[in-house]
Amino acid sequence: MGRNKTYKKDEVLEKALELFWRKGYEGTHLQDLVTHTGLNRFSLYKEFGGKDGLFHEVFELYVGRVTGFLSVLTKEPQGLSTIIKFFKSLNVSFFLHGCFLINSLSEKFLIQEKTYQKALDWTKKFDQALEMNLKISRDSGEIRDDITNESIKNFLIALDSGIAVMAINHPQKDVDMVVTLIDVFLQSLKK
Amino acid sequence: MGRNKTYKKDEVLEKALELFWRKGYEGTHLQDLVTHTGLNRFSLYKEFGGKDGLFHEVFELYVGRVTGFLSVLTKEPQGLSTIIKFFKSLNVSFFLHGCFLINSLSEKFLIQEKTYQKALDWTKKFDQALEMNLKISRDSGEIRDDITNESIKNFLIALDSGIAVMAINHPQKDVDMVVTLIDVFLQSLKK
DNA sequence: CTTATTTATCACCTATCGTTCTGAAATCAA
DNA sequence: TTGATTTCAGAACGATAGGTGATAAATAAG
Repeated sequence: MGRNKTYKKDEVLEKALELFWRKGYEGTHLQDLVTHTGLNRFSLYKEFGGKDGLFHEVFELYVGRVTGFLSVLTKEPQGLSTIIKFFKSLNVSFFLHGCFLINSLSEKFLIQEKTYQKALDWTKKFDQALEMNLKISRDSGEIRDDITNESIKNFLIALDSGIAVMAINHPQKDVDMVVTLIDVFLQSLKK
Repeated sequence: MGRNKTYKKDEVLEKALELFWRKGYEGTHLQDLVTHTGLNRFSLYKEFGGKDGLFHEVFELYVGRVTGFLSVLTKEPQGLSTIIKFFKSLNVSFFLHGCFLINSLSEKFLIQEKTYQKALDWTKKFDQALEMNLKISRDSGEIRDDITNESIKNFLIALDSGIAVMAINHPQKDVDMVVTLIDVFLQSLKK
């Protein structure tokens, strides 16, 4: 009963993601959201509770997706070979406007605390996924003894962030080059 | 003649840099600037022509500093050994709030065009500084033939960006680990 | 001391922010 | 058709944004 909604929630979230991702939380104004999502102000507040609530759901959508990427690392962890598989799966389109998580770091005091926590959760998961695979290769005696798993992990985290930044204004070709050299690097870690 | 200024321009720029760097252009409000720099609104407009003018001078200050970092690469370029020297010179304090250049990418339509151009200029310089050193090692036959200079360059650019991001919420120790492995990586590039 | 000049203070301007409210339009049950 | 319910469209709200103005205070030359 009652009038029908003229918007589809998932379409609204998709469009809002594009805006928040590209222009940030404060940089995305309510009028932008109203104009581009087609959602009117009344419904925005009814459906999401406000700008911060919409941002939170948008953030969850994004985190869900990048968490999906991690399945490459967690589903059948086999060590270094799995790690290179993960980096090969990276596509610039995932980082059209950089990494939404990284971008939002500077606005952590503007967004809800639980939203920021989602970013930390993902970081933790990525961390553990890398550790898991490194442990496998380490235990099998594959990795040089003079290099610690922690340092390899940090190196790979830096590379992942770096690729996200690079993807903003570099073509896929450049990212592919980086991934190729990650392979070279991982090979050099072997005994 | 006339009343003395109660502020020192370099101190104002220093404080404004901290604000813009941490909270971004739009995220830094005039009131923040007035409160933290001690500069009153009148003088801010007289001295810098407005918020965007102040931002530009602040940006120039930062770019000048990070351009200084590049001297390690350009002063006595000796190839791979110089490149590792550059990365060893990186300190988390340079990236307290990430890389100001990277942070500002998402606000390129809010700041002056010439300001954004400064960021592109630095990128170009970094690019060339890396190329120069890689060429030296390449010409001396130091580097494996199956790996191009361009791919190494992209790899190092990704690492640099990644370290900048990492430095936001990681201790120097973690960055040091990454740099140590960059050494390992560069060694693996040799014939 | 007077006067010209520069800066400081702070009230004030318009525009826009996020948010709320109002009344019309649409939908469905009775 | 009526009435209850829900959404729509957009006006209106208070707060604050960036920017400007008028006036007082400080300085230095004459």
